[in-house]
Amino acid sequence: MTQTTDIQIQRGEAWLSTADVRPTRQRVALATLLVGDGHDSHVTAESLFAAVCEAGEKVSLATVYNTLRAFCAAGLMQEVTVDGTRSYFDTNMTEHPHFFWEKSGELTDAPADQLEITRLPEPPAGMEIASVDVVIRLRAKSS
Amino acid sequence: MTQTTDIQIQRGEAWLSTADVRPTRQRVALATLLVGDGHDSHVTAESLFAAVCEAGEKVSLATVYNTLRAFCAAGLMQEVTVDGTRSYFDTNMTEHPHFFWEKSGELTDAPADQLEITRLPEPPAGMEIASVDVVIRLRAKSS
DNA sequence: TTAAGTGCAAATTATTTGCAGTAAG
DNA sequence: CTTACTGCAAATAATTTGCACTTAA
Repeated sequence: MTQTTDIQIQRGEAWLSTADVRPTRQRVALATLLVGDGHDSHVTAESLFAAVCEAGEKVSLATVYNTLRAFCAAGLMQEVTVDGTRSYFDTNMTEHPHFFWEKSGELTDAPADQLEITRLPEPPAGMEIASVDVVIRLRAKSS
Repeated sequence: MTQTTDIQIQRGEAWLSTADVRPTRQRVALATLLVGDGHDSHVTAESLFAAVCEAGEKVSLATVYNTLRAFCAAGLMQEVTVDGTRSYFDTNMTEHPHFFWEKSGELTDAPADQLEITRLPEPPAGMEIASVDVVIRLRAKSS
């Protein structure tokens, strides 16, 4: 069921080619998992490592870490900080809010058009705003 | 110059007494540093450890970690996630935005009344919003 | 007294790095 | 060919924990 199709691999390769990263076997494998379905994805090094193993590709965990960092440096992904214990990486490069599912530790996109910030604190003198991170923490409804 | 006054210690003890935590010598020392000046503070385990050492009090780093966790559990502080590499703790328990100074790694409060969120994404079915974290990342103005 | 708190050093967890081997351009 | 990439195992960094000792109530 987790069979990788040619189209998915093509998507992965196309994505890599938009940046200046050498398309090695392991990078194509990871890229395919990340953007092969045409959607943005949110992964941790561990989750991506598990996925690539399950897909039958042989990539070491260290390479997953190094590759995620390389993709970020190349502007293909961004790191999202939500949980101090692990790093999350997102293929969606636009500034947008996230849902963080506290129970499962999952991270997903929240619809950016449903967030409306009409006023933002003035940055202190000499400083400018690099980015505004919005994380909406979710829990199971109690009522 | 970093002389601790009686009033600061009293503030620390008063703060501890509002929660169900036993006021040991090391906890009073840490509490005094955290709320002694009457302002909210933002610390990491390391920064608080450095401060308590400088104040001449003898507290182990492990105890600083354990104490910060205890204060959070007691509802005296909250943990703020901004930088994957370390944990920040804030004595301000209200929901409010933060400035994160990327260069120095410092965390400060941003005026809550200057943030206006008029619309928030709907939580997915069965979920409710536990909290909304807003982190404004700052960098030195380039222009 | 007595359960909770503390200090140390060892254990964990997430991540990075050194280096010898492999592969892309 | 040549330089970048990869894998492995060892190194780090932040944090936690086990356990004997101390202390607040």
